[in-house]
Amino acid sequence: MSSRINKKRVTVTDIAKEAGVSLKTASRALNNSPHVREEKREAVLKAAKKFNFRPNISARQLASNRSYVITHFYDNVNTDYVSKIYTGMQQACHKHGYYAVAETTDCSKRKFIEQTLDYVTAFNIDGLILSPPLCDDTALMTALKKHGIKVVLISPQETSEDDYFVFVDEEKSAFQITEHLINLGHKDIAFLGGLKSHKAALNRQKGFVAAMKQYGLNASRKTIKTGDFTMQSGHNAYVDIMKKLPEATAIFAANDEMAMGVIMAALNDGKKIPDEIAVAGYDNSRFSGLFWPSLTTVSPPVIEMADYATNLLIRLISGEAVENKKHEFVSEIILRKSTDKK
Amino acid sequence: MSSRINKKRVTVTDIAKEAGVSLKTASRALNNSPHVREEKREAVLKAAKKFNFRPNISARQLASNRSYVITHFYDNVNTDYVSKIYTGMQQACHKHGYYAVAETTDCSKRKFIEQTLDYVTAFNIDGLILSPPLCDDTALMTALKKHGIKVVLISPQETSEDDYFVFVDEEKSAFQITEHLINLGHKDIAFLGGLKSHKAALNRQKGFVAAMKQYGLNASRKTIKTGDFTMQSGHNAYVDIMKKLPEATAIFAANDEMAMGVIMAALNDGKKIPDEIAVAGYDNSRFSGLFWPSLTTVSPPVIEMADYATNLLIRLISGEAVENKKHEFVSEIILRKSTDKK
DNA sequence: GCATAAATTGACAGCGTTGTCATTTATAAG
DNA sequence: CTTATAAATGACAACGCTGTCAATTTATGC
Repeated sequence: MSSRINKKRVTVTDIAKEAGVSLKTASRALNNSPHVREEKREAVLKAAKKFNFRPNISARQLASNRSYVITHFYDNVNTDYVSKIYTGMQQACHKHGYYAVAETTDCSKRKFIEQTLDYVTAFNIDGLILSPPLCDDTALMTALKKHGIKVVLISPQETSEDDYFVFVDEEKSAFQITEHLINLGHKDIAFLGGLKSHKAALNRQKGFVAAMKQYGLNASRKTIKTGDFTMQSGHNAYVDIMKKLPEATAIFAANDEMAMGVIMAALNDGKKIPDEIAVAGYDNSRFSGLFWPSLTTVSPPVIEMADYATNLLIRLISGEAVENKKHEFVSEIILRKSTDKK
Repeated sequence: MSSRINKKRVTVTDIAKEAGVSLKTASRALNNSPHVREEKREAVLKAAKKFNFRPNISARQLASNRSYVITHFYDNVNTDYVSKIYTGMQQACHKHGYYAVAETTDCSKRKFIEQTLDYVTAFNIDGLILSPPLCDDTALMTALKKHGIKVVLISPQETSEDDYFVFVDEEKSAFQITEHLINLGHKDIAFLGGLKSHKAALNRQKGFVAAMKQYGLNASRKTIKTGDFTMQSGHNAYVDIMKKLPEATAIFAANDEMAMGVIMAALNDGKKIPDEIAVAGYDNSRFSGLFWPSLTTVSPPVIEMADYATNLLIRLISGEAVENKKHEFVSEIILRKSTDKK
């Protein structure tokens, strides 16, 4: 029935024999336990390498009552973002013999916290990675803390003293991209933000305003519009902007989809991009580079962030001391056709 | 160190005791083994339900020398497609106590087959799901078959007698969407296909041609253009089409990105959509519904296909007899603004 | 150099499940 | 009703690893 080849598996016992130590010492050496003499550790690692030893994860799970599984919980339709996080998690997990799993939930469901806890206990999940908007769900965070579940957050908007998280300075990036537009010679720049409840959008707006002020340019209610992060709202905003601020030569939208909506409306309006209207977005979504014209945008290092967050989580799980609870990442500004020189 | 709550775990032994049978009989009942009397099976399942029993996957893995892991190998930048497959896999995996894992590879790397085999044996993966283009890599398929690894393919273009796979009839869907355009009154319809090497695009083209012929319309070299599946190529194609076939009132592109490129070029050209030019795409990519105007397209049931493929794979793994090696799915035609009534 | 503390090591018992194989029970055949 | 055969059942040993705790070795202090 089973087609499995019956090649005998290399076990810790084999390694121990080869290295001339006991099973347990070999186990310790392989797990970076500090209580092993250096020479024995080396002998064990050498033997492991020689035999190309791979620990049996199931056995380890069973014996240690841990799953060696880290799950990313998300409630986000942006598959692009989610898959970048997964890639970063995998990098870190592979390195430490963990499994990376991604689980989608619906945080508007009434029982979602209960279900999350149920999942974590049922599968004995070792730790969680949470991304927006879940990482800002205070009820969820409270429940997880109460049960002592290890969590690391990616880009939370609000945090408390005892949270571990990674983040990017969105204000800084928004400042830089606005500065880029200003350096190109634009003076009348409109900003297309999001709803006030969307904290990240607010930070991007702050960066925009700060840059405009620093260069003595106008950033008032007239130049700041509100969208809802859809292409459609970008489209509508363009029409609105042209009505109230017809002298505008550049538009910076708080995400790529709105920026694309703006571009489409502008094209529809007979404007040349970037010659008559320059457009910048935010997020570096997959389409931003494929769009026509390709979109200048801000690229947060999501994969690196997830990798770091996962490494941090693994350290927490293994009980290692962690010096910094948070870590800041810097986004890259990606210059493309939509803001080419005039 | 560990924060795990020390609530005693429910094991098969507990279930067996409650049901008044032996450990092994309980195990058999829980695993749908045929060699259990109906009344005992019921007693066991009842006990399992009462205690909310969840099998310990690690123990099962260790004892059965199987990983209960199914991996989707892919080499595809389309995160949308990949994450739909993952969702479908998870549905099926959850139901049967398996883990779903996704792994990206680069099939242009020289050693990628070797690495794939290495991964499968190292992690003792029970079965693989392969999607395009990997599922059409004959060298890989040969290697996997040689090692007796269970595989189910999603939308392969070429298959042999002993392949298990799921697929959609692309020709039929292309026919239907063309028919939809014709029914709207369009007569001069252009098709934007892909390179000849792209088999799926060819099938879509066949469907287009068949529909046009059936309704006595012209489908010649003049109306059929070639793109490379990027927005940019859709843009270029529009310009080309308008030059050689200025009377065209509808364009059917073989994927959504090209369709979006077409729309953008048309808007840029001052055309109203769908009033002057109707546009249809293919794939129902995430942006197609968010685009402006939203895009009429063909939606293959990727999640359902992955779910079915995974169930099929699990049946293969457990040695169950499988009657049909292949299963056809029907795509849905999604009508949106880009082909609204004139 | 000896007593004591600290670090290192190893024997052994699980972890919760499935595989094996012998035993018991039910069914069919004569 | 007996025997032969098939089906159902259970005892027990794995699976490969880690946790516990006692035994051993090494380092430290006086």
